[in-house]
Amino acid sequence: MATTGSNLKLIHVKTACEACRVRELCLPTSLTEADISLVDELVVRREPLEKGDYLYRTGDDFRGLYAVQYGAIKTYGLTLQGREQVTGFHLAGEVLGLDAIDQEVHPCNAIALEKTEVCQLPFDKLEQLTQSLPGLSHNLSRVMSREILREQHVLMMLGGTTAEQRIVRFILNLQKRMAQREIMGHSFRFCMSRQDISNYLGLALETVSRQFTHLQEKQIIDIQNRHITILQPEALQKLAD
Amino acid sequence: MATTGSNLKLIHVKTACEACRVRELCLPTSLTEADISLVDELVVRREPLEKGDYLYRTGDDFRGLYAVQYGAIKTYGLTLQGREQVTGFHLAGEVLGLDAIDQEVHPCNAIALEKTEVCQLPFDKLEQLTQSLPGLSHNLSRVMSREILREQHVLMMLGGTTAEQRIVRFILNLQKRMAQREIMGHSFRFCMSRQDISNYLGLALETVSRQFTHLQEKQIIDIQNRHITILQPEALQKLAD
DNA sequence: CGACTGGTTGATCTCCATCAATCCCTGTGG
DNA sequence: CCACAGGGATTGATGGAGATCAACCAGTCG
Repeated sequence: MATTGSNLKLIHVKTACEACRVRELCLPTSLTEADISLVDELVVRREPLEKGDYLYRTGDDFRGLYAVQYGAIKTYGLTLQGREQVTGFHLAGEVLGLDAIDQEVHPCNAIALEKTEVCQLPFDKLEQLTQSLPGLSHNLSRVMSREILREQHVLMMLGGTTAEQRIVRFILNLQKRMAQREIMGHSFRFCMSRQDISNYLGLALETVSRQFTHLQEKQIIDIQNRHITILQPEALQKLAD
Repeated sequence: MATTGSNLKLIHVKTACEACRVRELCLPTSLTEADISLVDELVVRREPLEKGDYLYRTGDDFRGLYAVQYGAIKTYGLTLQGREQVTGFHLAGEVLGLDAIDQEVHPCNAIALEKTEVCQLPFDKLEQLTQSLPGLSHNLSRVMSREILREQHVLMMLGGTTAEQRIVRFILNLQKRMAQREIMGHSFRFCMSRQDISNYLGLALETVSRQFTHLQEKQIIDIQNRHITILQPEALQKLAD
């Protein structure tokens, strides 16, 4: 078990919102300490999910939103004929389950790509709390708005027709999101398989692999298994469109 | 239930929410009459947009949400190099502008595809009102959730690799949305050009045209200009995946 | 150690983008 | 009313990007 990163001083006590590393990306952004503790009270924390564990499945009753503390979750739906379609990758600080509010049923599957811990936010209680905390209400709207925007960016990413563009944009997108979390800028680890990437981007998995090696040959990136280092950020940016 | 024949008289005075034909798809779903009139008070109604008029442009300040009363709006963004990417088509009863809540700036352009009338819902006032109307607050969440779900379906639509699948899913998607509005089931009019469709689906416009004629030759649909009739719904459904 | 999953590389074929010509609606003005 | 212009849509011919099939390699785990 590659215990590579030595900077993870694991916190074994249950993390309160107040002490959460990704708080600023999550729901309780810019609330007072008192208000945060109100949110904190309704949060349900569970045992970490192991790789391959499902957070929820298509058709499950909607119990609440989930905020990723650390780890990564993949969401995917099934087409009528049973083909899998990956709809998103959710990293630390991102909220998922927003797509279930309307119908009160989860429309997709959510599975952990690695060891992952999430906070469950029971939605009915959350809504009650928004009645007394306008700031929270606004934050909820913002989180949902951000999710809508995120999906639009995915559309933009898929729009550019060539495989290279898609791959490059995907790398850049992921890099940006990783950078918001860890300090390290141009080197990170993929939490998803080539399979998942290819499915997400609408490409064959071989194409994904080839594009990676292509970029590697051009000395723009360096890839070892799932670890990527961006050697020439500007060059990569230029390829994006 | 469905609107009865006696309700069909056109209302030429500015339409109040209460009398709006697409109310059930919009924000004031399942509110009491009294509550609806509160929402109604904050709605700003304007002159109709003509085809080609912009509702807002990228970078415009976020003033509020917009609900389409009738007509159709196309939203699109620009990539870094200036390529247009269509991100959505918004029909009567659909709310747009949700993507601007977080940053308080519109991230895309919204242009009318035909004569279109919208209600403007100033967001700050709307948020104030949600504090006293929990039902409205919930509806807002639901509308946003629905939008997230809608975009996921687009991803699913684009996922299937072949051009035929994309076209077919697009037709079915549009048909479903039209059916929610008008009674007529399998015959409707496209509000967008082939250009727009191709851009949206990530295909060449010639491919779109060819696929349409293909389906026409197979007697599955009938297309005259922008008017389409689905002759064999089951066959079409089967092609979707 | 073999079995297995995930990833890379190679060869071939097909679908679709691209370029180009033509057609057809729509509206405008003589 | 017709002619004409111009954008939108169709159709045809061609080349190439990427899907597919298949073999091979590298970690990982029981």
